[in-house]
Amino acid sequence: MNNFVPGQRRTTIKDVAETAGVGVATVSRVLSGGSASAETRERVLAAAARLDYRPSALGRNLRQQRTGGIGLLVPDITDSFYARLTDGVLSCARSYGEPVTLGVTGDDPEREAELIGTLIEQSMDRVIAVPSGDGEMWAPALRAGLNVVFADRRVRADVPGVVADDRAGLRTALEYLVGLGHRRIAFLGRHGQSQRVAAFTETLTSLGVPADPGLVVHARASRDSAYAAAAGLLQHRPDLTAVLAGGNMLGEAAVLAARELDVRIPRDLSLIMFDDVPWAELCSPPLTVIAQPAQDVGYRAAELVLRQGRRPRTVTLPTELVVRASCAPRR
Amino acid sequence: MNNFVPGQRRTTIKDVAETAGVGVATVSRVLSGGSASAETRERVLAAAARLDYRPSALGRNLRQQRTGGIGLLVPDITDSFYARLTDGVLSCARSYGEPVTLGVTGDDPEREAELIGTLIEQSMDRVIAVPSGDGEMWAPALRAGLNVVFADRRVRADVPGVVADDRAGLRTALEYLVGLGHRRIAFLGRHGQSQRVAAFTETLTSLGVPADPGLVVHARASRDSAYAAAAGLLQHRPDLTAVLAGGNMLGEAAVLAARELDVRIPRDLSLIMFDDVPWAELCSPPLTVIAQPAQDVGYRAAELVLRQGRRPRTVTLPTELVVRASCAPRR
DNA sequence: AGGGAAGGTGGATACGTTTTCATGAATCTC
DNA sequence: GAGATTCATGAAAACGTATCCACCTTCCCT
Repeated sequence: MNNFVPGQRRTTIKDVAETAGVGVATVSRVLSGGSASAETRERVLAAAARLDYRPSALGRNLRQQRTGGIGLLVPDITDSFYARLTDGVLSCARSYGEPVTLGVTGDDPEREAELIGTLIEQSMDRVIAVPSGDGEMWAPALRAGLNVVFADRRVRADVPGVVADDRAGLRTALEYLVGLGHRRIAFLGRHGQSQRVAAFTETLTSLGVPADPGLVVHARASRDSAYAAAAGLLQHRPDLTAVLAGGNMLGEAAVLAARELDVRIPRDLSLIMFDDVPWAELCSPPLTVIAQPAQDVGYRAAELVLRQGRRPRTVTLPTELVVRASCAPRR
Repeated sequence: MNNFVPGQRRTTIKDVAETAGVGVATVSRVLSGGSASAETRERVLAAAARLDYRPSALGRNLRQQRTGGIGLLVPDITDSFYARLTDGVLSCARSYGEPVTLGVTGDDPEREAELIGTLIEQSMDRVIAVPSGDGEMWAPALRAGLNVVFADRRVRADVPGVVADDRAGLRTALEYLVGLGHRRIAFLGRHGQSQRVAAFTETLTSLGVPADPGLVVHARASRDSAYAAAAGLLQHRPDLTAVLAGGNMLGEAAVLAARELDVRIPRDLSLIMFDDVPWAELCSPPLTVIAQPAQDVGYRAAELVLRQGRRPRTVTLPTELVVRASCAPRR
């Protein structure tokens, strides 16, 4: 059975060639900016316009053995930070006319591996990822010639990355807290933030405050998990006087848990949150935060992955401590 | 010049066929679930596993004249509502193993058209869109055989859609406000929400409150635009006593503008916001909202577009009024 | 004027897959 | 037992493009 519908068939490069009275090779050359005589170029362009011709990405991709566009892997698109990062990637990709394929890993290495597989299957050759698993997981992808750029976190030294300067932000925040007299400061982090945790303990000791491993807690990339971690921390360690939340979901969870347990911010507990979000100002009390340039991280990562040329090892973007009203001197 | 690298070449169906000692057609059949003798099937599967073969989506797509996967067009991924919607789409798509290509329209019909063009170029045949332009814009896409499902808004009757039951939520909210004695109720909406606006005025008159066109204001899909609209409304119409914000960004803007202008919520102004977001509870005061099942909208839309079978015209999901503390009786 | 360089042009090929079609073997039917 | 039917199988075609290569024209230089 042949369900051919007259108007349905896609106009191909062959149609354009016929209409213009030239060979398909010439059409291809003209359209991809190759050399051609002025007269020929004009004829081809006219024909293409008249037939409303759009080259099929399918044919091109197969021929070139690669899919254009870029793959983007984030832990959770619902998290404002990653949403903004995604927005940055999209805005850069748009200026190159490249489509972006989005995948959500949920901070689960297994899902991440699965998604990488899908990308390879699609012959995507450019990927921006907020890695969840360890570096080893990316070995097959790199061997397959995948062009990878990490964002927000780095798990391999041989892959370029764009990150916010956590370390500096963290130091500013801790100096601020210690300056207010706090000593028992907890870190509420996500899995996969081992670097941030390390920076936390190091900085703390360098400020003369002994690190207490019991004050470092981790949550998975979900609201429930974040709340459980925050509530657990507050209940088991009533002695702590300040909390550093490693993300806006964690911060939200901390505020919620504190209210639930009738812990008053900032009177009983000082709180600083990684990542500035619009509602931090609306919150009661307004939250002091370490602002991160999420959008820029995404944009720069996209630039890095799209401009194949020279590849710097790593880009570090500045963070900023925004003081609002969620911290007070230790009582 | 031939930059052939031995280990680099992708293993193709041909390699598998050779290894298994069968023809490529047989391999293809086995892998896509066609009929084959048990012994052959086993040999092929073994060979495929041993070579770590993954069929190239490129070849398949070209052959089948369609790209798998689904395109998703949202106004703004930074908006929690659309982020959750996207999450729903992704979670459904994942269970089908289909990649999702994301585009951001910024509520700009021109950009929307551009993105549709990109999708057609990629031969994407399945699209979920929160439409920004008018229905006409989709005519070429539909003619090209694109399988479209609208989400959150509908602009064509001949395209299936998944929407939240704005009308009901709106009625409940307005009944609540009118019950509190409010008469001068403003609507702070986005462009592209003409239906919601219509429902607003209709419902209002049906409740015996005369509609005032001056109390309906629109903003674009950006934080700045939202703030400008909210501030403008509050300044020009000091007589209003309640505001219905048509999205969480608008709600945020309203709270901010009110603070700026020293308008107290809920004493001077009652506020109800479309779409429940985590921070609505953290806000001061906690915001009364019309909760929308954003994630479900996305999930159902994905189901609709992936299951080609029977296609219901429209799916309407329930909304819910969540009363918190941002509304008070009119003074 | 003749030889060579340079550049425009089109035919042919390859990319990896699915699907059609023909072939041959095996089983079933009367 | 002969014809009909089913079934597994592989060769070949097609999808739309970019690129290699050979050809042809034109122009320049000696």
